[in-house]
Amino acid sequence: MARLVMHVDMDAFFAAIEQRDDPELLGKPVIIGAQPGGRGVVSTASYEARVFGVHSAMPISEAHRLCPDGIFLRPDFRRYKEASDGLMEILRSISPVVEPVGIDEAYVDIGGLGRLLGPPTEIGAETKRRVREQLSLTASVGIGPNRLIAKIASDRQKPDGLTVVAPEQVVAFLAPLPVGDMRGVGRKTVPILHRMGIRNIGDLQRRSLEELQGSLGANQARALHLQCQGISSDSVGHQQERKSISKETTFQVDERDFDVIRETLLVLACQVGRTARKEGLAGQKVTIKARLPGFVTYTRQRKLLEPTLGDLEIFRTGIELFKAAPFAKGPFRLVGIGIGDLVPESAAKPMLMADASERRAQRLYQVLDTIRDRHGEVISLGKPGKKRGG
DNA sequence: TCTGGGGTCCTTAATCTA
DNA sequence: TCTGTAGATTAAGGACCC
Repeated sequence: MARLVMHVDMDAFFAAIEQRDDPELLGKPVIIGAQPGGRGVVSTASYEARVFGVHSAMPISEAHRLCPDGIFLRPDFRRYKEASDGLMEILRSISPVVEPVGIDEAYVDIGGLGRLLGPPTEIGAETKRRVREQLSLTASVGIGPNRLIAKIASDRQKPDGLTVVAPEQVVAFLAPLPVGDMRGVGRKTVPILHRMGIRNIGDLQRRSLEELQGSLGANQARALHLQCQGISSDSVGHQQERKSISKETTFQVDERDFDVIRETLLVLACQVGRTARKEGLAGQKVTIKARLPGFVTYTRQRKLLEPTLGDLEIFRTGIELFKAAPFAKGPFRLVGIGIGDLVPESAAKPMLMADASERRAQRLYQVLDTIRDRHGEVISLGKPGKKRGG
């Protein structure tokens, strides 16, 4: 049976939810992300804001300059997650094989659903109809013979689009698109391809693998060579298994005080540990991250003798890595900590799991208040239903 | 000039071991 | 014991994605 994949991508997801839930925002430029004046970037911009040139990942200061009358909101992930759950439920009502990618998009295997739901165009239209009726949101849908084509197709007509690409149309469909539309071709690779005279995917289709290998790594050359012909063997699976858990935070002002760094790292380590315990995972590797003024970023990692999900173990390893690094003196723009090489928590020593005691939690909230006193709202432990200061 | 947070995957270098 | 080598593993950084 021919493979048929649908990619569903919500339009300006965070901004659309804000506009849906507050009619005052309808038709206005809504920008989700950091607050103007602080450090941060745009997470999502409504289509009204995009008219001003505002887009995702743009520094918030620039967004404010381009769109001074925009409505700047902090993201509310709890509500976005609710809408996301609703979306996945709709998709699972259409096909049992749904692979979520992030919060606002998913691949759906619709091969073999023809008899039940009609041709691809009708399946796509039905999906969009259910999203609109049940969530009051719009989605853009792409359908093709594999994930690669479905993904590029969903991006062709945004917002609220539906693009279906038949197998025999794939090469011609890709040819006029800019090379930057391909997966794995970003800020660094585009100029390399441009220097080779390759501007659209059609240019790439006419080059040999050997030519590409001259300017790119062997793996990337091979991947692009297949991709430009629309060849992709990856099938729609279920949710990918998590490979790492990390937490990081950017200071509003570069931080020199190592006590603050240590305290921040402790809070972040506890957040990592809590996520690990919630998901029943333990890490065999601890990684720290430091970003210094000038945006230079360093990481250091250490393989542990035993997997851990204990806050203290993660923190202790992290602080040792920090102290041993040549950048230990700071100042720091960002610090982060995480665990990797994840294994089921049953593989961790039980004694390490006792870290999250109530006494430790009390101590943590004290630490957090100290940090808040000195730096304002740096990070939140997300303590539900209780005023801070406890 | 400014550039968040949370991820994955790839490349390369260093280190260990046979 | 010394040297060279090849392969595996670990560590660090970079590119990319949402």
